[in-house]
Amino acid sequence: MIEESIDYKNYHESIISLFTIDKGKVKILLVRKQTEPYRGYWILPSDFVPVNQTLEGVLQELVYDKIGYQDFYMEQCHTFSRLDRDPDDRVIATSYIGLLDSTTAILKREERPEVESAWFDINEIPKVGYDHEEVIRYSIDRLRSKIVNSTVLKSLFPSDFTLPEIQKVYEEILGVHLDRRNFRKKFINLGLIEDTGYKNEGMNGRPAKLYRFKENVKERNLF
Amino acid sequence: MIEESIDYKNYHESIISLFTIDKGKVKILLVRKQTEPYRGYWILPSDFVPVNQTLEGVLQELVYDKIGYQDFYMEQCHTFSRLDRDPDDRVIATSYIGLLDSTTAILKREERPEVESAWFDINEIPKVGYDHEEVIRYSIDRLRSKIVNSTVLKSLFPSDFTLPEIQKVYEEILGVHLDRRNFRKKFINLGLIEDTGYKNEGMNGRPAKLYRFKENVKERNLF
DNA sequence: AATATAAGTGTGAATAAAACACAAAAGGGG
DNA sequence: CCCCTTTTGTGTTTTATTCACACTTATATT
Repeated sequence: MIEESIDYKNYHESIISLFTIDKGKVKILLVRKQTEPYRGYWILPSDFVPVNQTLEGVLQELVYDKIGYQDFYMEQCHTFSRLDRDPDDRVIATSYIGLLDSTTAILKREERPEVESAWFDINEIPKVGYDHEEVIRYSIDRLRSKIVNSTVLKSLFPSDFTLPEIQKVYEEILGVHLDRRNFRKKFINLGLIEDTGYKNEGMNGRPAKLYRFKENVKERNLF
Repeated sequence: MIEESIDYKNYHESIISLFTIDKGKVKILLVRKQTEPYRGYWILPSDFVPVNQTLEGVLQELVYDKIGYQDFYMEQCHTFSRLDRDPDDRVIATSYIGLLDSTTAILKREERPEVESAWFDINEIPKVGYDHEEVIRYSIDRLRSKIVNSTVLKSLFPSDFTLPEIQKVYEEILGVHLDRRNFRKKFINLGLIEDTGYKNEGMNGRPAKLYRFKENVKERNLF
């Protein structure tokens, strides 16, 4: 079935766009490449897929190394197969998006200090190596289309949040301005969240009520 | 960067779920496997990806061989990496959906008569080999979520169609019953189609008006 | 000419979305 | 301590969209 004269074996890599929310801003994790090619460039975390591991397995390990956490929401995004996407070898790549809430998304102190990692605001992404600009674009598009899903929301927000915070994230990801009253009305009526009874004190202006997600929120589309 | 002791090279295959509409029914193309494993089983058309070709390139060639047509709407669906999805080798697979209108979706007379191909109603799919049942499920889900997109509609319907035809396809894919009056009103108001002036004669009952898609329909979501 | 079959057509009720402005709770400064 | 600034919280009206619903018309058949 497979002709021996043609090479049918490809390297395959898993790539992840890890997102989190920090102070109302959407952030993505990048790492700095230490070796040629693209030495010194920021790129998305990625790793080659050995024959004895799944695409998801590779990423769970990878994220566990960085964050110490492997039980997070992850969803496949797109597979890239352009012939010249890697200058050295033919590497097919499958990208995923992953979501962490801000209390989880804390980078481990690196055992290997030469591996630099950092969270970047999705509106201030530096020049990146390989075709990762395209990969990031696909990831943000996916995030945008998924933000109307309850699972995604729950993964992205820590237990206590305010409605203005969540509204800002919506506005940032969707690139629109929303009316505060209409947003609150709609969001509260979805029945996903409950008042904790606490307030977000210490800030300027009237303190916002703190909400949490209810226990048994089923995955569904919201809007 | 790549440890030599571990095998990082995988076979990679492209799989396609080709859909078309025939007499108001949604059909998918399957081929009969001639060799072990799964000899005699129906499977989706698929081929291995050599290092010098893209995922899409492989499928364009594959479909050209079967249909004689390579300029069709195609969209990536999902990449499958379960370790045991192929009993012989580690094969990662990327699936696509492809759409053909009924005037294009005509199987070539096979040069190799031993390669059997056939269109199956998506509600009457036989037992299939490998993990292709799962692949088909993903494909139909994708088709369902895409049917509300103008590009998809235009690819799936030939130049002259009736509103009852298109409504039946909606009902079949979405699995719902729609009110004829509301459907017509909504669909005509979208501004995608125009009356050809002709009628679908020769059938029982009042003949339906024939419509066509307007020339410059931009891709957008409809519903 | 009568009958059967499938297509074509409009209106009112219910629901959802959008527009809109002022009051309340805190912190900071004089 | 009072006033000012900042940010959150809250209801109503208007508009647009969706849903429910029944009779007429064009053709093929007998």
